[in-house]
This record gives sequence, structure tokens and C-alpha cells, in this order.
Amino acid sequence: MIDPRRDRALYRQLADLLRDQINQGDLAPGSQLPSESSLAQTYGLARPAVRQAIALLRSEGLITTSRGYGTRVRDEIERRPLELPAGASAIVRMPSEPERAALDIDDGVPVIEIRMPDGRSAVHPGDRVFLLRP
Amino acid sequence: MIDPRRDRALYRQLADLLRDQINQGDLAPGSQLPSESSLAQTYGLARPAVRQAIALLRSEGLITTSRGYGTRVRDEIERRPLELPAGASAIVRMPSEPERAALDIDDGVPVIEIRMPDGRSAVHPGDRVFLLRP
DNA sequence: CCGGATTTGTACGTATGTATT
DNA sequence: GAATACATACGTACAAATCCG
Repeated sequence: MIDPRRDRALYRQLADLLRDQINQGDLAPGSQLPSESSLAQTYGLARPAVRQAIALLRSEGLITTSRGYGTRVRDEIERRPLELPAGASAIVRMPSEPERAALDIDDGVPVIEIRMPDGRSAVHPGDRVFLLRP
Repeated sequence: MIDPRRDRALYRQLADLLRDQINQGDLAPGSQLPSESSLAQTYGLARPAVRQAIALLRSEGLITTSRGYGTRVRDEIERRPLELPAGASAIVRMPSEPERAALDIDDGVPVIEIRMPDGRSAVHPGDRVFLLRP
């Protein structure tokens, strides 16, 4: 379980546990995680430590939290193909928080910025597309 | 400045201020941010609130922090072109924390996963490449 | 529609550990 | 060794959103 003597922060140990459960399907996409207080009690941590673990997984794009509701495993969104036009280039980056809010992008989701030869650019949410070269 | 009466969390207001200073070049790439305690005193916040602001900007890939040293604005790394091979596809995502540590990728930096038609895949750090279709 | 219970968000304070300068 | 700075972890309190009977 979680061992204070190990040379790894408690909140990281909890994040590791939860991440494993998600990757192994014990926590299925769409399913609800226990509440923060419940996790705190289960693992003998204070709530701030639990929140750090949750925040870490959120920044990895694995989970989403809604105030007053709870935390659930993000379901995999179906991705639509996005062709990289000839001569265009693409960079990936994280959106700023205002940009994220404006485009309604979840925490932990990068964006793809396509730059056309003529200088114009477009931003796409990274969880809804995959780049394709036909 | 920072106004508790505004309908925006104090740490978000501080993050907005610092983000603007970075984007406008008042805080140049490579330059050092004031220490957390200094920021706390300057803006009349407690250190946890300052740390939340810092964490937010870090998750956006704007800054990096080193324990015992401080926080500085990330320099723009020169990106090398990465050709998307014919028939291949690419998805972008955040690395898990262990993956991030293993590949020595900064906080707030996504990865590009290239999937070949034969099923093999390769992962590239999102801040060192740009995708190109010749 | 309303009230209460639950859950996450924000913000404070404090203490100690550890890496860097 | 000393000073500085970030990391971890505890505790507390209240606010705000959601859900449910």
C-alpha cells in the first residue's frame, strides 16, 4: 500500500495506485472515484495529500473532477482524423488556462496548432483528433 | 492587482498576472521569478496560494521549478522537424508522471505518439519537435 | 421548489525535510 | 556550515456546486 518509509512522496504513491487501477481497468472509464475524504480515510492521508494525487492524475488527462459531484475516469473520446496539409507543420503544447476555458478543453489535454504555409494557424483539441498523412 | 472581491480565485489572478508578464516579455525566457515567499509578501497571499499559481503555470509548460534554486521562465527549445511518414498517424497526450520522469520531460509538456502502419509506435517529447509533411 | 447532505474548491496557518547556492 | 528556496504533509475553515428526497 502506501508506505511513509519509501522514498516517494505519499501523494505520488497514491497517484501510482490509482493510475494502476485505471490502466488495469479496475477503475473503468466513466466510473466514479471515491470521494477525497473517503480516499483520505482509506489510505490514512490528509485531504491535501489526496488532492495532490488527484491533481497529478488530472494533469495527465486521466480523470476529470466536477465540483459538488466528484471525480471520474475520463472516457476515451472518439478521435476524428485530421489531415496535415502538404507544406503545413504542427506543434503541440498545453493551452493556457484562459484558452482552455474558452475552448472547453479538459485538464491535462494538449492542443495541436497547425501552421499553414501562408502563415495562418488553427488550434485543435488534442483529445478529439489524430493526425493523419494519407 | 489582486482583488479578493473579484469572482476569480486569488491564485488564478496571480497566475494571470505572471502569465501576462511572461507573454509580454517582462519576464524573459530563462529569467528567474521571485521566490514563493517573496511573491506571497508582494501580493498579500499565503504561500499555498502562490504555489497553486506556480503549479498552474507549470502545467501550462510556461515555467520550471528546481528545488532549492527557484522558478524560471522556460526557454523556447529549438524544435527539430519530425516527418509524419506516409500512412502513419499521430496522437498527442500527456505523459504519465513515471513516463515523464523516465524520458526526462518537463512538466506541462505533451508527447507525440507516432503509430506506424505495421503497428509499431514511437514517443517524442512535444517541446523538441514539430510535425512536418514535406 | 426547497432544504439538507455530499463533494470539490479556495485559502489560511504551521512544521519539517531536502536540494541548491 | 549557513542561508535560501522549493517539496511534502498536517490541520482547519468556509464557500460553492451538485444531487436527492
